[in-house]
Amino acid sequence: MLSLSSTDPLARGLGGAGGRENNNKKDNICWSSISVDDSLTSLQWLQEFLILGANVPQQAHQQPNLFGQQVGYDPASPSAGDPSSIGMPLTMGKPTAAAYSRMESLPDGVANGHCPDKSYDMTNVHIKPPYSYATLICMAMRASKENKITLSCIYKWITDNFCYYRHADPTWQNSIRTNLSLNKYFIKVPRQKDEPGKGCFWKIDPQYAERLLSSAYKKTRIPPVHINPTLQSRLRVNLQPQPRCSCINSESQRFLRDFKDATGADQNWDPHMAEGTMLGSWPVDSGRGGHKRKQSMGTRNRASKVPRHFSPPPFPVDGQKEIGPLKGDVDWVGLLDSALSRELNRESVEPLRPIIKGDDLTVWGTHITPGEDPVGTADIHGLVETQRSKDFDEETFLATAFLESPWPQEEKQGHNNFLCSSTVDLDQLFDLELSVDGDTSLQIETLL
DNA sequence: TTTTGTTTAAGGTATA
DNA sequence: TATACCTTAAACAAAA
Repeated sequence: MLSLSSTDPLARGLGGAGGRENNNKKDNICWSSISVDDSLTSLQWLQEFLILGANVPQQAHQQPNLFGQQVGYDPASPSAGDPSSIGMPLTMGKPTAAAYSRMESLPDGVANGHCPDKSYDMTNVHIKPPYSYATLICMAMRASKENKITLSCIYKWITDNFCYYRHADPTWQNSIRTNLSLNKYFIKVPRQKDEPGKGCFWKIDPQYAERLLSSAYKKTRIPPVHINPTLQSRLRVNLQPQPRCSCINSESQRFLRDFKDATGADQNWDPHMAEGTMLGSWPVDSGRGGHKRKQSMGTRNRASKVPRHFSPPPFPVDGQKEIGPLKGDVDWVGLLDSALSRELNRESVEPLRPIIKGDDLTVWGTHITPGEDPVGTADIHGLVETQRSKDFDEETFLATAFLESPWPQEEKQGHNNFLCSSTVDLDQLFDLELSVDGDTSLQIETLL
């Protein structure tokens, strides 16, 4: 009955980019003059990218955000004409615990107990967010006030919150779809007959939602961060301090400082080293592979592929900062309370109508035939718990719990598509994560 | 025609 | 070295 197999949807379904629509949309991507080496193992383009990034003049189409940073857009970029992407409120985010755990360690302990790349900048269009696609989907779902979300809204949420995907080759959307189909965390909810629109809704399987909540905060992890030694030296040369905060106005600086003080973030963190870490350490993403793919993928067209960690600038580099205001204040207790209770409460109000794929379910590689006692299913859940799932649980929960509390404007809207305009402050979310072993954890445990 | 959803195959990395 | 995990790519079908 129990069978852990490599065909586990989770294992297979966290993928990235690809698909036929790639061909349809490639032309929308405005690549810079940088030529991308077919071999992703080549760092030549990275060097060019770093050099280019330091010299690109500021462009028009810029607007300040809350932090006073200039927001730049490439008129030719896919989202340039998308009002939702202009002035998009964006906040800095942090990679997940699971992602941290898979990073290499920085030899000199730069992080000092803090995760260097917790500073992952959601506005960075060059570095792929260190969140798995499954996590991104979960984030989007959690951000939804409704307990279901359409594919298009998932796209929208991701592009709204991660500049990388806003400008990246849209093939990542194929991976999102693949993930939704293969990942057992996600279940499909068909539209009502009177609900117009395309496609089904998707939601987090309440079974896993519950487990996500119950398993959260049980483990503290000080992520090892390691920089590739070879690149480290190169990056020390190439990575000059970037003017990422140079244009922040005083009010915004105070806001940011207060926020960081409150959350205890970034106290021992060197942003430049952190960026170097992000660039230099190979396994930055929550996954483990795919970013040093060989040409042996056959005849596949590699030219348009977006490197996992280093994306050639699709538009002038100074347009990489697209930060907007944070939305609302954060009531941590309320957030957590909401996060911990909502998913469970939902199910008592709105029964699920999941679509079972095929004749059986697969739970962590365990096939469950229809008609089996649900209790037995739950037992199986317990039996087949793996570290992998814990990582994902933590990653997902920590990355999404924060999103549970709707923003004020979303409450006003109160309809399914609010998510299409919602953004979140993942920075806060991951600051929460960092506080797990501190006082916050006690509060969380109390809530639990 | 485009979007959405499913499925298969294969490569890279981490780990036991 | 084998295996697991994750990512990427692509083909195809169905629906809007």
